[in-house]
Amino acid sequence: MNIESGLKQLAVEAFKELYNTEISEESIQVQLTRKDQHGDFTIVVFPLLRYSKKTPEETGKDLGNYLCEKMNEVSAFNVVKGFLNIVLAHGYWIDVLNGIKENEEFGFVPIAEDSPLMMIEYSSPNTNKPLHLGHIRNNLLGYSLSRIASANGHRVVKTNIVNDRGIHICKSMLAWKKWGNGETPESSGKKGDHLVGDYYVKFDQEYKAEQAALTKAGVSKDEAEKQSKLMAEAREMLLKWEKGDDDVVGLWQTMNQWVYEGFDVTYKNLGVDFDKIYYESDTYSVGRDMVLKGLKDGVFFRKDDNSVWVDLEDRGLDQKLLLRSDGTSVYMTQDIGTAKLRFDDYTIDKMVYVVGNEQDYHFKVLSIVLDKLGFDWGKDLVHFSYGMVELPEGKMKSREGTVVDADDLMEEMINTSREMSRELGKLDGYSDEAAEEVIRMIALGALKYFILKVDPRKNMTFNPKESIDFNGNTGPFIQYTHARIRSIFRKAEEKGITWKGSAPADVELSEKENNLVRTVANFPNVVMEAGKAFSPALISNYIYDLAKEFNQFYHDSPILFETDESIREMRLTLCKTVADVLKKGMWLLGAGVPDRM
RNA sequence: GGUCCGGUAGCUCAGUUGGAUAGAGCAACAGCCUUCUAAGCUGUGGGUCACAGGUUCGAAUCCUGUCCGGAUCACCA
Repeated sequence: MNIESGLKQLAVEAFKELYNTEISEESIQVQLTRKDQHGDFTIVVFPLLRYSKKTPEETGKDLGNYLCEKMNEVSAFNVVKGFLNIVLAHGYWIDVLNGIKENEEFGFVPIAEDSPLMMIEYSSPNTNKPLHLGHIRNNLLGYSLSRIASANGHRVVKTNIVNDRGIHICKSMLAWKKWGNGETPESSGKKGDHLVGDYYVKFDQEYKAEQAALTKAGVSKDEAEKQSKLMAEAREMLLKWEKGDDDVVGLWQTMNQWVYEGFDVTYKNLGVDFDKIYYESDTYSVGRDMVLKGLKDGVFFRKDDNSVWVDLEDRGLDQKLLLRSDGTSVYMTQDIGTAKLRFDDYTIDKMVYVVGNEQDYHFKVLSIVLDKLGFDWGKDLVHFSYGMVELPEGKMKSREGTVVDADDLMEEMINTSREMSRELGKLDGYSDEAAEEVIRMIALGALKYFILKVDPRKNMTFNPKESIDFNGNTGPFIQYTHARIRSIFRKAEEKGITWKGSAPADVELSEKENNLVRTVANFPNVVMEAGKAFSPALISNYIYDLAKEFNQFYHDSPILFETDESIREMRLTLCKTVADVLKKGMWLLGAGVPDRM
C-alpha cells in the first residue's frame, strides 16, 4: 500500500537480481524529491555503491530501469549525480488526492478505550502573581502537545499543579493585611490575580526599604536579612497556616479564590483548559508521608539535625534534601506526593511534565527518587523541557517589573488585530459580535503561532516594541489562506458552479499541483514526527510550507474560472484538502481558522 | 569550578535518521489588484553555518578541542 516501502522492498530485490548481493531495507534511503528536481521520490544511491561496485550513474540507471519495469506506479526516472529521481504515473497522485478528500480523519490516529493514556502537566502557577509570557509559552506548548498526542492515538489527561502554599504566598497575604485596607477585586475593579500580585510587589518593596535602613545603620547584609521583621512575620504566618490557624487559613482561602478567578479568565482567553487540577496544599503532606515511608524502608537517610536526604551519588549526582530539619516539606516533596496521587487517580502509561529547562536537574532527581521509592513509572517520566522567553535586554524579572503580562499582551494583540481588520475592511459585512470573534481568533492565532513555531527546547527572544507580526510567516497567514479557500467555495455557490467532490481520474496535474498534493499527502508523517519529537514546531513549519505553496498555486491558476471542467474539479478537490489540513494543523497548535478575514 | 543546553543573513527563526546549489519571514529596494480576498504573489541585495581539527563518497548536522552566551549545582519554588 505504502509506496515508499514498496520501493524499498523492490530495491532489495533489484540488488539481489542485478548484483547478486543481499542488502537490508534500512540501507535504502527514500525521500521526497526536492522541488527543484523532476520526480516524486528519490533514492540516494551513494550508500549502495559498495554493493553494486559501479559508478553512481550506472547504479542509479540499473535500479531505475528495474523499478520502472516491475512497478506499475513508476513511469519514469532520471539520475542526477548520485540521486535516483523516480517519477510516478499520473493517476497515482489523483488517487491519493481523492483518498485524502474522502478520509475525514486523514492524518489522525483513532483513539480507542484502551489506547495508552498520557497525562500532561503543563501549568504550575504560583498563586501570588498573575501569569506572564513565560507561562503563556508553557501553556501553549502543553496544550498543543496534548492535541498532538491525541492525534497520535493517545488518550490524554491535561493537568495543572497549583502552587498555592508556601512562604511566597504568605508574603502577599501579609502585605495585604498590613497595607491593603480591605481592598478587594470588587472594590478596586482589579482582576484578582493582579490585585494579589500588587501586594507581592508591595512586600518586596517594603522589605527592600527595611533592609536598606538596616544596612545604612551599619548592619551587615547577612545580619540585616536575619533581623528582618517582615520576613519573620511572613514565616510566622506560614507556621500558623500549617497549624490550621483560622484567621490565616481564612485569608489564604479568600485571596487564593481571587487569584483562581483571575487565572480562569486568562486561561479562557488563551483557549486552554484542564481535565484535572491538583493543589500543592493537598499533595505536600502526601509527599511527606512518602518520604517518611522511604526513610523507614531505608531508601533515604536522616542527618543529625533531623533533616531527611536522598543519596544520589551512585547515580552520578549529589545528595538532595527531601524534608527540612523542622519537618516541613520542600519543592521535591510535593512533587512526589502529586505523582503518587495522580497514579492513584489514573492508570497512566506516560507522564509528561511541561516545565522550563531551568528545572532539568530537578526532574532528573525526581525521576530517580520515584524509582527508588519503587514506582516503576518513575524512570519513564518525561520532562518536556522548554527554553526561556527572554527580552532583548535579557531575562524577565517580576520584581523589576520587566515581565510581559499575559492579560496585557493578549489585549494588545486583540487591539492590533481589530485595527488591521478595520483598516483592511475585511469584516465589513459582519455583525459586531461575529467580527469580534474573528478578530480574537486572528490575534490568538498570531500569538500562538509566534510562540509555537520556534523549537521548544531553545530560548526565544520577544521584543515588546516590535509587536507580533500579522504578515509573512505567521498565524494570520495560515488563517488567511484558509479563509481564501472557503471564499472560493462560497463564490462557487453564488455563481452556481457545482463541484462533484473528487478529481477525475484522467486529469493531468501540473508540476505545481503535483507538488501540492505531495505536500498534503505528507501530513500524517508530520503529525507522527511531531508526536515522537514532542514538537509543535514541526506542525507550524509544515502548515507554513503548505500555505505558501498553496498561495503560489492560487496566484497563477484559475480555479472557478477554469473552463475545463475536469481541471476545475481537480483544483476544487485540491483546495478542499488543503483547507482541511490547514485547519487540522492549526487545531494541533490550539488555534482556530476563520471562514473569512 | 562540575554538569547540561545553545551559537546559521542586519533582526527573528527553519533546516527530518549526515545527502543535491544552506532556506523563510521581518527590515531595504523594484514590480503585480476592471478576474476566485494584495493579511497575497514575483524579483534584487544580504552567509567563513562561532573557531580549529577529525570521521567519509558527502558535514550546518556526528566526534574532539577552543571561544562566547544561558541554565543549574539552596533547609527557594
